[in-house]
Amino acid sequence: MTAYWLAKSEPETWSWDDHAKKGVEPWTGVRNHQAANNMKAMKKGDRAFFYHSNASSAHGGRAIVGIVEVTKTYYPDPTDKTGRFGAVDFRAVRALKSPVALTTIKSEPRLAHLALVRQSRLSVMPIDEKSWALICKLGGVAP
DNA sequence: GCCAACGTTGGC
DNA sequence: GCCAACGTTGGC
Repeated sequence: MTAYWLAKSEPETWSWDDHAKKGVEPWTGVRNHQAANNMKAMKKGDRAFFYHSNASSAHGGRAIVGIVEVTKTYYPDPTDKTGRFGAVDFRAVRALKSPVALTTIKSEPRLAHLALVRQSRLSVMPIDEKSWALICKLGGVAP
């Protein structure tokens, strides 16, 4: 059973283009237990949306821009000196044909329940299958 | 640049 | 163990 997720990154720090160029890259720097617990629950082959947070219009604004796949499950984050938090590895799968903006998600009643809308500070969150399919459709790609 | 939400820290 | 102060995230 594949599960679905959403992970945020500030494009000024790490953008979708950076990830697509790199291929596989560790997802480090999460310092929130709720987000870390979500990463802990990820299995190999799970999919996640790559979301640009805090993005200026130069980067296309706040939007879901791509899809990644879990290639390595939760392990201690080498960038965390306290040893409390972990990381996973993501492989870039594909870019959305058209990015799905936060404003679009907020204006879609079927997506109003997403943590992306309700809990703006959470950086890694689960996405239910129906929402995954709908966002893929809005983004112009197959689920 | 501002500020709401919310997590963390430290005094008691 | 409570809670005020403070720091950070991220939308606007």
